[in-house]
Parts: sequence; C-alpha cells; structure tokens
Amino acid sequence: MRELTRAEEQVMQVLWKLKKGFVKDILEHFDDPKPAYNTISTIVRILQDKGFVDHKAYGRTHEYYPLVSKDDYSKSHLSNFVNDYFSNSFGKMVSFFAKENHISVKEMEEIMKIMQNEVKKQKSKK
Amino acid sequence: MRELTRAEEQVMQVLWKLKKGFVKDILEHFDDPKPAYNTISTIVRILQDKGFVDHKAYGRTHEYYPLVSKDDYSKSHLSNFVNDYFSNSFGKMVSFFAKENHISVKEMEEIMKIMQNEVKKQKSKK
DNA sequence: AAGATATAACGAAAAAATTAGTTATGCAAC
DNA sequence: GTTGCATAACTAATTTTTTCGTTATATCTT
Repeated sequence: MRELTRAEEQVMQVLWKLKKGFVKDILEHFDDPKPAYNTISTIVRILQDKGFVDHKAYGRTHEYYPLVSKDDYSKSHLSNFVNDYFSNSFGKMVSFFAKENHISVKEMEEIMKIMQNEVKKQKSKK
Repeated sequence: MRELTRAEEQVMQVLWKLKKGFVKDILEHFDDPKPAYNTISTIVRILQDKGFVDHKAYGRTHEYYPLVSKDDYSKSHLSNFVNDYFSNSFGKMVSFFAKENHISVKEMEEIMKIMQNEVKKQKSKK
C-alpha cells in the first residue's frame, strides 16, 4: 500500500474520525489558519485516484468516505516501519520501546495480559 | 524531530548500516539502477543542513556519519505514529498488533519475558 | 609542471506535492 | 426565469523534493 503524504494524511485522519463527510465538513476540522476549500477538494480527489477514499454523489455535491480503514493503513505503515527499522521483528521493536521506558508498567501489564490470552487462543487452535 | 523524506531516509539507512562513509561508499549500497553520484552528494548535504549527519574532512573529501542514531529516529517516528494512530498509547498499539496476529506466539513469549523483567526493574526502583 | 582523475560545490532542471484561483454548473431564493 | 450562491472540476502557481549536469579545486601521475 502506498504511503500517504503529509497533507493527504491530515485529510484521512479527519475522514477516519468523521466516517464520511463533504469537503466543507473536512475543512471545518482543520485548525486555523484553515486551508482553502479548493485545497481540501484537490487533496480528497487525489486520495480518490489513489484508492484511499470514494464518494457518494448527491446531485453535484460529493460525500467522501474512506476506502482504506485507519486500522489497515496502520498495519501497512507499521509493518513497513518494523521491516525497515527492526529487521521485520515486532518483538524487537516492542522490546526496544519497553526497555526505553516508553511503555509504562501499567501498559506493560495490560499488554502481557492480552498476550497471555492470545497465546492461549493460538495454542488451543491446534 | 523532522521526518525524513523518502530519498533522505534511504541514505540514512545506508549510513546507519555503514556507521560512516564517503559518498562513493553510500552509492555502492544502492541497488541498480544506482542514482548519480551527485544525487547522493546533494542529499547527504541536505541531511547535514537538517542536522541528521555531519562530516569529517580529509582534504577535500568528506566522510559522513550520522548525528541522529537510528534508535533516536525510530523513537521519534514511532512516537508520532502512536500519537496519531493509537491516541498516544503504546499499549493500544501493541494489543492491536497482537490481536491481528502480526506477532507470533514465540515473539509474544519473548516480549512478555522482557516486560516481566522491566516491570520488576521499575518496581524495585521505588 | 602538465595533464588526468576524483571530489565537493553550485546551479538548475525535473518531478512530486501543496495550495489556491478561475470556471462551469446546478440549485435556491426571489 | 434571473440572480446569487455553493460546489466540483479544471488549471495553474508555488513550494518542496529529487535528480543530475557543470564547474572549480585538490590530489595524483607522469
């Protein structure tokens, strides 16, 4: 999956939040100084060309919605990152951030609980 | 920390691997079709302006080396990502990827071991 | 020293991304 | 129906990024 450019990503973040919206709606969710209406309109059409969004037409006005979910894009992006920076090992990445204290004890305990569950689930499959 | 552009990132990846190198060395590590010598030379000088690398001069030739480590860039990049896609919670991110089966049982067991250790370490600090 | 070679610096062309003005069209208000 | 307004499409300007030709300079070879 292609990576989003900076401007494209900002628009996608808004659409992911809104679920769907007209250019006007997207624009509203930008901080001041807001870009021009046409700027958003252009970007959203580029996103459509790239297959990240589609639209439903009401007469002449278009309601845009994501084709690629935030989860799917996350997955793709983080997979690339893990591949490029942690030789494709999620384990290495998580260990690194755990050791660097970017994950709190509380978070680690939560993660371990979830993992224990997942491990159990995976093993019982066999 | 500023994000690297695509071309810049490729050069940084090589420099991180080499630890240090002349433009010629960096060029060698590119796949065919290799870019022009001057392309790399320009990018590495841009990286220098941005503070990602510096160089040691041997007469007229420059040996470049990273000022920003791969680890530091990873941290910055992933922090941004976690902030934008998982409301700044590493726990949420890791849980998501654990549930999506992007982390193998073996990896999860390793991660849990490391986390148990970290948790113990953190708690004994008090 | 003269010529060849390698390199960085410079400059600029080309490509990609961003921003927004202009235009055309449809709908709404009157 | 005419006017005004909102919108998408189109176009273009600007900025950023990427690429590389040209030039100047230092070093090496002879």
